[in-house]
Amino acid sequence: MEKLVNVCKQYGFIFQGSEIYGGLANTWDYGPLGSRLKNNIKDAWRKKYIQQRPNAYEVDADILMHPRVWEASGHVASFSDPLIDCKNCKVRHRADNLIDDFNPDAHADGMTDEEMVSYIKKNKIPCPNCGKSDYTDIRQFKLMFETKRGVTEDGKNLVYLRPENAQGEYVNFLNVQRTMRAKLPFSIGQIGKAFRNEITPGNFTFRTIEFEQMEYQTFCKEGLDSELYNYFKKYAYDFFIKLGLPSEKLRYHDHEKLAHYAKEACDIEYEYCFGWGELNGTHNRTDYDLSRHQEYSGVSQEYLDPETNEKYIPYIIESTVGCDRLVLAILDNAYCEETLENGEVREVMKFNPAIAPYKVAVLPLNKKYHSQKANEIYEILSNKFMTAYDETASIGKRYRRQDISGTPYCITVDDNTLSDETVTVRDRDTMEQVTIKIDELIDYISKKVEL
RNA sequence: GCGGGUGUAGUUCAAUGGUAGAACUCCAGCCUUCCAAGCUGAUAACGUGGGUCCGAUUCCCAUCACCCGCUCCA
Repeated sequence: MEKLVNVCKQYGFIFQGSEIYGGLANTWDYGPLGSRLKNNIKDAWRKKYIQQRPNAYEVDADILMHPRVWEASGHVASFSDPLIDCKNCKVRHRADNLIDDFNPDAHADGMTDEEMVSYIKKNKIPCPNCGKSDYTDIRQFKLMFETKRGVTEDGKNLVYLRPENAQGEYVNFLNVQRTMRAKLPFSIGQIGKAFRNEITPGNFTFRTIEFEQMEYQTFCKEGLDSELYNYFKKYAYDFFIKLGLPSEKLRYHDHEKLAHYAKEACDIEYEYCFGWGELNGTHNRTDYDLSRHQEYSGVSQEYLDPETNEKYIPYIIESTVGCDRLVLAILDNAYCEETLENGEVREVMKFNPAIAPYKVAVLPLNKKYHSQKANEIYEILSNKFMTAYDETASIGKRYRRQDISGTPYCITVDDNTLSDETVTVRDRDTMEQVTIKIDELIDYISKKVEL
């Protein structure tokens, strides 16, 4: 992990957030290579989920939403943990879990903070760590970021940074259905940022307080839900394989404890260098979300089925990919150290060429004689691809620089280029070289970097 | 948020109560016709803020960040 973080920092994939001020915990900035990589991954997702699926539409909803949205979603009520510390051993517990573990019939869910404290005191519930029963008061740990709307600082203007994107798709269900004249089943996808005020153990960009999700909500009639749920589990898995993640580092993981809205839930996990971690979650959310929005907004969320003339609230199958987690998995999987025939080690980022930050690099063999021609070729290629150009240091060193940047193809310009308009294309993975006519270059590279 | 550890160029490491040295990287020049060559030169650091002291990168305190373990993870 240390090595990966270092490579990311050294070569411009990911930097620590606010670094010159000493950094801010769990914030990270994508650099030139990282943001290209991330955007390429997002584009790949759009192609797979929006472009290549029937009845699929993208939205871009605001991060700030009406506070009632979060009451309807259940976040205001449940997205806050009652935390309590043991004064003796300083270990922190969740007060409700403490009570439920002590007596499963106590129903801590229904208690106020004060009731929980007095219940714990009355029953002298021991600390699971040290056995004593001497606790601090409960403090609510709020997982939603709050901010204030307007110039006055009273509670009426409280708004939240969204803790998930899904509600942006749900509140636009009717808008999309009507304007796109969509029939069930149809899907709404969205890529966007969400925020959670979590206490995080880090693991680089795996868990952060601000993160990007690639979300996909499919609205369907009840009865079709389980079939679609299984379909999207596989669909996400195939997406990861297509991007180049190996099957032996991917696994399904069914949820044992289901969230309040879920009927079925399954993650796809990737084996990072620090262990297995969730990449994707597929959930059968039933008609919970739209029913709640109907209840809280007073606006009917029913769909009129044109085939049966039935009116009903659709079921929702959600399939979410953690964008930053996927980028991290791709980086984690791409990094290799290879020992060459001469015994030297090269560090290589082996991205699927389709998502590599730079597709091709133009390298004049000799700065003096080949720069001008190389620049002409750069002009041609950069019209079509993200193209790098490097004329400093030896050709070997420049190949290495492109290796660690993950550039799949390097083009060298030499005397032959000047005499017969051909260049040498070197493949990052095989290190094989082929000679190509300049006017065939775009076709040649295009085929190689197609997803 | 708790306990333990760490903090010196971009990276990896030195030294020091009197403001720091190197290697690699990067940049410029020379050389070089295909996998981190060589030579010359240049840039570049004591996480931040206090305190003690004539003087702090060094000692003390706080803070911030990172690592390990808890906790948290709708």
